[in-house]
Amino acid sequence: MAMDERKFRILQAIIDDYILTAMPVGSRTISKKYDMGLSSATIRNEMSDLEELGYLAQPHVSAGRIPSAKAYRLYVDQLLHSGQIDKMDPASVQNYFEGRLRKMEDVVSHAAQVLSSLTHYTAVVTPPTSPEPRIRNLQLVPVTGQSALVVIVTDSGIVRDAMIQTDEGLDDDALFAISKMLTAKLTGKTFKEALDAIGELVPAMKERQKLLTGIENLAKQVQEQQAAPKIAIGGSSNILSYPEYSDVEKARSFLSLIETREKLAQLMEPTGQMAFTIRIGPETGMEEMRDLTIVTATYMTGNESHGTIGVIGPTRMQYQKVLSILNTMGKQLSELLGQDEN
Amino acid sequence: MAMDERKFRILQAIIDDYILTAMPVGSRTISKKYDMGLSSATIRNEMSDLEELGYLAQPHVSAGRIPSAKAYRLYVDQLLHSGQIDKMDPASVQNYFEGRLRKMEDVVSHAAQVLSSLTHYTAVVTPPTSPEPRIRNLQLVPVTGQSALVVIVTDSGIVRDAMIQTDEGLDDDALFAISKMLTAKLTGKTFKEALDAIGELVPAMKERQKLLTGIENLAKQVQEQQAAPKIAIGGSSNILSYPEYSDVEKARSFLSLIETREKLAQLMEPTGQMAFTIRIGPETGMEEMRDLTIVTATYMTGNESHGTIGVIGPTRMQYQKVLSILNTMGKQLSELLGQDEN
DNA sequence: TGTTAGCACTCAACGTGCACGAGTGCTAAC
DNA sequence: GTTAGCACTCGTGCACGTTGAGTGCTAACA
Repeated sequence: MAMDERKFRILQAIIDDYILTAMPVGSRTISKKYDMGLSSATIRNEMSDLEELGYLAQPHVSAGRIPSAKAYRLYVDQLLHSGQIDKMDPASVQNYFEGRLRKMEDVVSHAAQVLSSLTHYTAVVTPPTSPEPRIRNLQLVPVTGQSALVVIVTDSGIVRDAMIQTDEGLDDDALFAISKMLTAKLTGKTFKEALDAIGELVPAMKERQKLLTGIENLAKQVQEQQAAPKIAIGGSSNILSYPEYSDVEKARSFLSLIETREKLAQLMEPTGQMAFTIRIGPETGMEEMRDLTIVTATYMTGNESHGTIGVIGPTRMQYQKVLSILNTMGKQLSELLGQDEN
Repeated sequence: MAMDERKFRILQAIIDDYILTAMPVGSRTISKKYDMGLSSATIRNEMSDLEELGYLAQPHVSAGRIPSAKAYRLYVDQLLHSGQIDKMDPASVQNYFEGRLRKMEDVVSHAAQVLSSLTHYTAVVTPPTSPEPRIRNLQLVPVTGQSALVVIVTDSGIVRDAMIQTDEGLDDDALFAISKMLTAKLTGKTFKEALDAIGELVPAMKERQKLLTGIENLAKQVQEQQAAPKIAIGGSSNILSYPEYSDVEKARSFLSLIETREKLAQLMEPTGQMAFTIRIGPETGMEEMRDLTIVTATYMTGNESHGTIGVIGPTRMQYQKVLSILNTMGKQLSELLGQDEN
């Protein structure tokens, strides 16, 4: 016995209904609500087959059926290949980005907010990480006689700053001169390369000791943070609206998963070259995610760097809606960040 | 009939027990667990009196009593006046701040994390807000031919930056000259005053039009953000551990309160000159907070600016522990931010 | 006059038994 | 291959009795 056209249509109807109601769906429901031109008895036979094939499960003997992870997998694969994704009105997303946002962090956290309020699920957004950011400019801003602010602008437009102690007897003009010199030396270099370059400078500039170590520290710090990008989360409490999570223990385990960013970062990793990565329940490989699905999409910025936007919800997620929102939003973000690199 | 010493001791025992167990406490429990040298019958009489006075309530006729908001108020007032707060070992808090943190945002969000993990309640921390930040320095950092980064350092050490479009034909030296000039004009001014000052400059510098409006926008933006400081939250899901919030509907209403920062900001406002502000249930004036207490403490930084740290938990909060943690942590923060203004 | 023991009373919580209904699986007829 | 019919299963909701924690009151005691 194999999967045929009719079985698939019935399975689809079951999944659609279950996504809506979160209740086990019976043969009668399908034959009535989704007019297939078949009686409940026939549906029953087919459902029995589908169960044997591993697409459906029964919570208990006289209840309706619920789709398995395998069923959702089939369902989304079909969705992805049928090209039904682009139906969303892009304008409704575009509006959210009207006021031009300045800082990368703001864009990312705002995107997470928007995404969660559009989907009613929990949204996660990672900032774009160019594999190796390069320094475009370095400037020292005098603050007091003994301290200055060092500002580094990278080619991806991200700004890093830190307060450092300066050496005595450096006025504004001296700092400016040093800024110019350092910019000339460091432009186009990665932070790793910059560290070496600064190292070479040290002997020649003994009296600038303090200042150089300050800059060195900042560069090191940036390198470390590079590895752990800041993930923005929106609507973490949305999950509580769904009956699956009316059990407080489950809700807690979800929320603490969300709060530990490492696992989340792992889930956001795109697999392969696909536009979307969909991990359904067990496919995530995490026990806490057994009843959850995470859908992610990547977006691109100008200089080959890319970030990820994603949605976490129950396995009975509104896949079609989520996919089209992610699709549109990914494009918007790519545009926003591609055209203007702030 | 009035409150006497013995009634108060019994009330205290009831509150202590209820804080621990979250179950209505009966007369027998008190007479056995807390040896008062009184039989349960006597306790019963006293409890009856306490109920009449409004300190206790009965969920239903044959259940134990639970403390009212009025009782908690009496309890914490006594706690505050008895000076039992300082018993905590400061070292356990100090360790958390070992590695010097650079940015105000990081300090604040880190403090929220620490506070929530120490108390097991939800923690909220507002950054210090000097009533009127003043500009200490302004610098333009060239990025490309047409864009630059403007960086403003304020007297509280907070850095604001934004990418702006520049006018054509400005090289590094020209930008530096403008930076110097603007710094001279704006140092010591508030952002509001700075806006006026820039306005005056406009006619004299027609060919710097773009650049000036860019700076103007940043100043405006800062002014707006000034009103809505970024509150950091830690352990928002901690509340779910408490039996009061095993009802998902309640949990949801709490989490969405937490997510809308305006109301939260309102709750963080200190009242009067007290070291602590304690708002118990109805005292908050918010329906969502009926069963919750928020305890806040202020901390000071060098230049007269102050921020708030606080804890939100069920009304049956472990007040003594929370107060001493807040006390120690407030001091640590004041020290950390007082000595070094980053 | 304050304290305590005893007793009747109340009421939430829990378990049991029962009827109901949704849903299935199987069989026989079309 | 499809469908109608029927017996069977099992979760849900409801009524009902039991249990136990806790109170309020009264009478006795110090």
